[in-house]
Order: sequence, then C-alpha cells, then structure tokens
Amino acid sequence: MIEALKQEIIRALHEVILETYGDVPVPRLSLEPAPRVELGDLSLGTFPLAKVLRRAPARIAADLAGRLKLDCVEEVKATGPYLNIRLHGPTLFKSLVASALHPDRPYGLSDAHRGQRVLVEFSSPNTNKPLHIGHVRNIVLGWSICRLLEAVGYDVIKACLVNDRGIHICKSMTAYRHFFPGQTPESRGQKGDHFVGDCYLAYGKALAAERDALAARLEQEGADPATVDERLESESALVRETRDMLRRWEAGDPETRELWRTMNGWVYAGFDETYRRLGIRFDKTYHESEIYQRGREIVLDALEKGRVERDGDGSVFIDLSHAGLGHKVLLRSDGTSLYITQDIGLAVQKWEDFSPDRSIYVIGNEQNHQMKVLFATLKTLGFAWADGLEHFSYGMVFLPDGIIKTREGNVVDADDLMDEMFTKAREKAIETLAGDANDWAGTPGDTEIERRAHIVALGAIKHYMLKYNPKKEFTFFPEESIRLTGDTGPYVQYTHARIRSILRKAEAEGLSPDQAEAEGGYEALGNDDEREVARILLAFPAAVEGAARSLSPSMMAKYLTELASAFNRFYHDHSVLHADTRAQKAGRLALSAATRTVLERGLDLLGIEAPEVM
RNA sequence: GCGCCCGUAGCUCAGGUGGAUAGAGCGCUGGCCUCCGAAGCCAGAGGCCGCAGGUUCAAAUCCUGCCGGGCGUACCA
Repeated sequence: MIEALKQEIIRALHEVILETYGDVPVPRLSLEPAPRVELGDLSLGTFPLAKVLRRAPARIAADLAGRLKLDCVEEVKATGPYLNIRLHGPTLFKSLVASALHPDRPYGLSDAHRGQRVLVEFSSPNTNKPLHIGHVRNIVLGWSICRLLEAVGYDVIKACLVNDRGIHICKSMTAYRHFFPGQTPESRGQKGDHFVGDCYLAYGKALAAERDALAARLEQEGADPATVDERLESESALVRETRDMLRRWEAGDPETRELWRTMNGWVYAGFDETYRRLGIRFDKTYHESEIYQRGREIVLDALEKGRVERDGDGSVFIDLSHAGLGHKVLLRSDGTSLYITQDIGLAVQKWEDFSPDRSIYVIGNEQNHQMKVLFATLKTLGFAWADGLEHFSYGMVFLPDGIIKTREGNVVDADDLMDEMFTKAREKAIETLAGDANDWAGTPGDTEIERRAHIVALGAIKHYMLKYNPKKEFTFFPEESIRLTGDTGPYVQYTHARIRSILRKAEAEGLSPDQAEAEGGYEALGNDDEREVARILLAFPAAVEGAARSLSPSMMAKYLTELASAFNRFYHDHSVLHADTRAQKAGRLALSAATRTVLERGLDLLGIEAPEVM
C-alpha cells in the first residue's frame, strides 16, 4: 500500500539522519508530492532539519541524498534545499493502484476523527421567499464540508434552521390577504415558495407606493422629507396590519395560525423540491417557531442567577466587555425576544439533542460580529460547550450589477438557475448523441438524456460555487456559471465518463484492471505523463486531509481539476486500448481505473455526481 | 470614526502555517478529430503580485503606514 511505502521512506530517512549527524532530535518529517515530475515523485524540504542541525538546508539535502538507499527508491537527488525522491516505478504504480482500488479501505478517506461528532447547520432559509443563488452557495458549501468531515471520520449531523416566524412571513401573509385572496399555488400553477415570494414582493411594492404618496404629501405640506420613513412606520395601514398579524400570531390566534401554517406548507413543498434537485437532505430540521421561547426562558433563568442584568427601562442585557464586545440586549424592554434570543435557545437545543464535539454554523460573513456576540454570550452564560462552536464564514454573493436585494426581487432564483443550466446541458447531450464515435449503449430515450443532463447541470453549478475560496465574496456571472468547458464541473465529469468508456471497452475485450500485475503491467508504465498522473494520485489523501482540516472545498475542486488535466494529457498522447503491448495495456488500464475512483470520490466530496456517460 | 475582510495577467481566480523558474480558466492568436468520446489536447502573446517602508539567508505570503474596495458596528431579521 502506498501509505506503507511512504512510512518506510520516512523511517529510512530518520535512520540516515541519525547516522549522519549523530543523536539529534529529529523533527517530524513530511514527504510532499514533488512540484514537477522531472524532479521526482516525493519531496522533503530540509528547512525544519536545518533549524535543528544548524546547517545550510542545501548541505543537508546533499548529505542525505548520497546515503538514502532503499529498494523502492530509484533515485534520490538534492536540488537546492530539497531532497527529491523518485520511486521505483513498478513499486509506485502497483501500490498506488492497489490502494486506490482497495475494496475495503477507501483510498484517501481516514478515520482520524472516529468517534467525534460534528453538527453542521446550513441553508437556514426564511419562509417568505424562494431560495436564490446566495442560499445555493451556502447549501453547496455546507454539504461539501459535511462530506469532507465525514471523509476524515467524523460523525456528521446535517442540520437546518428554518426561520418560519417573524415579521417577514407576516408581510407575505398580509399581502396574500390583500392581493391574492383565495389563491393557491395550484390555482396559479406555481411552486409554493415562488407564490409566497410573489406575495412578499407585492408587499414591498405596495409599501413603496404608499411611501411615494406620503412623500408627495409631505412635500406639499412643507414637512421635512427626511421623516418619511418614520411617518410611514406609524401611519401606514399596511405596516399596522402586519404588526397586528405578528401580535395575533404570538397570541396563538387560530385564524392567523391557520394562514401561517398553510403558507409555510406551500413554502416547504417548494423548498423540498429545490433540495431534491440539489441532492441535499438534512438529518434534523429546526423551526424557529418551536424553539424561540426556549431562549427567553434561558435568559430569564440567567437573570435569576445574576449572570445577566436588567436595565432601568426593563430590558435585559449581558455585559460582554471582558470580550471587548460591550453590552448586548437579550430581551427588549417590552419583554419580547430578539433574534439572538432564539439563537441562544437553538444552541442549547442542539447541545441537548446531539452534544457534538464541534458545532459549525455556515453563515455569511455579514454576520461575523453577531456570531462573535452569540458565542461570547453563551460562554458567559456558563455553557462550557460553547468552546466547540465555530462560525464558517463565507463571502456574500454579488451580481454583476451589485448586491442581491431580495426585497426588490433583484435575485437569481435557484430553480431558474437549475432550469437554465439543465436546458443547456440537455442540448449539449443531444448534440453529443448525434455525433459519431461514442459507445452509448443503445438509443437513450428522453428520460435517460434528462437524467444525464441533470447530473451535468448540477455538477456545473456546484463546482462554480465551490471552486472559489469560500472566505471571499464572489460575483455571480450568469454566463460563467453555465459554462461546460475549462475549469468546470463538467470538465472533471467528462474525464470520468471518458475513463468509464475505456473501461467498458476493455471489459468487452475481456480485460480488467486487476490483471495488471499478472500481465506485468506495472513494469510497462513509467513515461512522464504516467508518472505525472501517479504523482497527483499520490497527493489525494493529503488533499482530503487538508481540505477537511481547513474546511475548504475549493482545495478539493482545485485538486480534481489538476488530476483530470493530467489524465487528459496522458491519454491524449498514450492510447490505453491501442497500446503497443498487452502489458502496457494492462498497466494503463489499471492507472486509469485508479484515477477514476479518485475522481469519483473527490467529486462526491463536493456533492457532485460522477456520470458513467455524458 | 472604530472593527473584520480583500487588492496577483484584459476578465474571474489559485498560490496550506515565508522557501525550488509566480500558476489556471476565460478571452485573444495559431495548430490537432481516417487515431480509446474535440464537454478534449498542444503552442503563443499577456504580470514593478495596489503603493511605500521594514523584518529575514529567503516575502505575493509576516509587520507598519498610505491608497482603493467590501461588510459590519440595532431593544432589525
């Protein structure tokens, strides 16, 4: 196995160091993939050694290069401060393929965190409008970090919080009564979440009209125009009605609750459909309406215990000045709760439900400060587990003409995006099918074409959302998001499908990857393109570990593009099935099969499907 | 004002805890389908890594200042 091989080399290096420099404290040695094939397969930077030995790095590399001798090592070269190791070809390919194709121990996955539990909260939509690309980035990131954490052994709970109560849904409800009475998603032939979203937009539009009228009146009366919003708040019938709606909801008014349940039900049906298309599911869904009272009780309890204080006006606040965060109000002077109040309740609820070692919030960086305040509050309230809370902060999604404004409907809707991408992928699939030179089994019917188009469409969208550093905000360019060529999901998927195609053809010839050893295939491998593929395959476990540790799907996306690119170069220049000898054929087939499993596994860590054909 | 984040090729971005000639995609120019699927491959042009100092044997990477952008700084959600 490849890991054993690396360990063997590290052990040998260790010995050589002791032989050469006497009894010195040797730092942990880590072998990294060499940056370029010409240099070798693995590299050891001698900088840490230089520190301990107080010798020039280049000198150390030269000393060690002359002494390291192992059967599995073909050549050791010192290049400046680096020790570059070229492995014995057949040994390298053989152990690599054996690792990659091992049926019981999935290559690249580890159980380093076996027995540890992590809860990841993501998506967390409001129920007054459909999901847009901002949510999609959140969802796709959340899903991928879950997969990455699972890949290193964590027991992962995928959780979602639905903000199903509050003033926002009351706005949609108010607008529904006024402008869409008696209508339903069915009567309108519309997804439920889209219908409720239209209600919300209608509310915004009606309010804007009232505002314009009021502004005109104020101007006529010669009043200060700066007071428009203030006056609107107090004079608008619509605003009054909405606030009244919220009050009645809290009081449990049956009619209000009934409308709320109905409209939320429409939204959930719509969300479920969108999640289904995205291939997302949650282990646990929390509803704000079910836990918001919980936070209130916790705060009142803390008040009794003297951990928080009551201000002169009746509001309850916590002093976080020890954390440099000043005071934070936790209950309004009228006794009602704030957003942070339910956040406290939710945090406690999550702990009681799952007691996770880590609890990750996938939330935009606009809430960095609020998250800091929440964590500090929980810590100050005496919850020791608050140390395990993490904010996975990602950058906002912008549109080419600025930030997303849901209130104005300036959004790219998640469903629309998937529709558009699907249409494009479908056209491409039909075009490919019409061409010659492919081995599509039989004549795929419409449903089969659509199944493939769906896989590619989602691959494109997810990869586009994941390939950028999550910390940075990114601008969503519609043309780029639906691209099928270049550094995209379909590029990696295509490579996978091509390998599948080769494997199918080989199978038809009675050839399978596991014949490589018997056929002497590993001895037949070794050109630069093959070694380049091997060099990258070698780096997969480290890529998974690194991406999981830094919660960085973009690292994995980058890795997969590199692997796919190296493989494309390889099989473009070296035919697998038309190789010169049977041994070469068998060796290349095995290398291809190994690449395929890594591509599939890597794509899975991004939440992307690896298609058999495209 | 204060806090956090960002500024790398025409455009969009990579460049884990400083280290081997600064990379990729798109776009542009020019090649490759009697050859395992051209959603592919190859070549070329294109960069005072925002500016100025500093630390270091070594800085795109660390420190300071400045310039330019983003997001926060609610008894909103």
